[in-house]
Amino acid sequence: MRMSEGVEWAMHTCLNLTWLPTGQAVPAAKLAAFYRLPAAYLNKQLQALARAGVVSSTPGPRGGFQLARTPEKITLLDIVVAIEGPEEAFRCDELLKRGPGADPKTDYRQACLVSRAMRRADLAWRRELAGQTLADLKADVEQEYPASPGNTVNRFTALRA
Amino acid sequence: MRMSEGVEWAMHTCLNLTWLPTGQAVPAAKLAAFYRLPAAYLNKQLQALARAGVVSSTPGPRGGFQLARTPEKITLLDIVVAIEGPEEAFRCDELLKRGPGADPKTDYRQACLVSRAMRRADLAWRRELAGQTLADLKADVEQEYPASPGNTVNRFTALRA
DNA sequence: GACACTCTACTCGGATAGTGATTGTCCGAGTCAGAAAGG
DNA sequence: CCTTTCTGACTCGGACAATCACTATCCGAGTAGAGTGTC
Repeated sequence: MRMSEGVEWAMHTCLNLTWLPTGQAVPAAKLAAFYRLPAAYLNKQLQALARAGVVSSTPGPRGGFQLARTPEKITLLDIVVAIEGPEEAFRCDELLKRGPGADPKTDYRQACLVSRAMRRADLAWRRELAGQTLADLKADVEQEYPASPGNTVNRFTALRA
Repeated sequence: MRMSEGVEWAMHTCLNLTWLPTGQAVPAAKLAAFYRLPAAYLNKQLQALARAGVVSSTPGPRGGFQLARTPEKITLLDIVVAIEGPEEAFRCDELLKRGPGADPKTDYRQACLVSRAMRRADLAWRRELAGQTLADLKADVEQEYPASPGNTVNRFTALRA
């Protein structure tokens, strides 16, 4: 049950975007160069974020990606779901359908208590992720590492040269 | 981030074991036949459960698997960890090590606030799973589906023929 | 009749292929910016 | 000098391989029990 590494990339990239001036698109190549990541593959993750409505993309010169909403309205769950997809971690193949006394009409995803217990855990996980916005994360970083935002912006302007 | 289907198999198999007489080993072939699963592959999952100390295995005739402890002392987290491994879902590759101003001596798994936020969610998930024991699940099933335990035992004795 | 030995059948256990998702890369469609030409 | 057109480079977007984990299977090591021969 390993999460895609794209989630980590997307998290840090979205966080970086919160510090860059709004209304200005940043191309995937520069976002990738920041962490020396393969640009084409990061682009793929950014596409997923764009499809999910987390970032907006503009093609052409001076184009790139930017946050589609204010950081207050982007939760960590939004980012994870954009990359990993909406389906829950536990996969219920309705094993009970193959057991004795199975009713083909029953939806065992709802009836099976194992499935329900796993879903409870899944919801707890999602609740925790949905409770933190990108703005919260940004504020935490600014408090704990005050130099970080400045360094980030400087590095990006340097890449702009 | 799809969980292995072995988790579902392990959950239902362990639950079935709670209803069968204690002190009596059940071979993997019978546990598999209950849900018409591939016996060799379920055996693999049971091996993982045995390595984790959730079930105990005895070879030879009249051998098989049985719960290693009472259901009260087996949490759902124990089963999930046995199959999926102990590492957390979010994979922190310490991206910040590749960013500007990175300190090679810093453990970014602890310092990175993204990593910490994801770990919080992971812990919430684990807490929920650790809060439910196999005995709880068994009791819930017996209350909601009183016929289920009897059906299970009957089916197993039928397979014994 | 009891005991010891052998032999067989049964079980787990790890080593071994097959398959699908994830990872990584590439090139084409579309678009904006800037230069150049004309008024 | 301003406007319009054209060109060109830049960007995303989806289509195309490579790699890895998961899925599935098989056969060998070990064991308990039944059967047989002996005392």
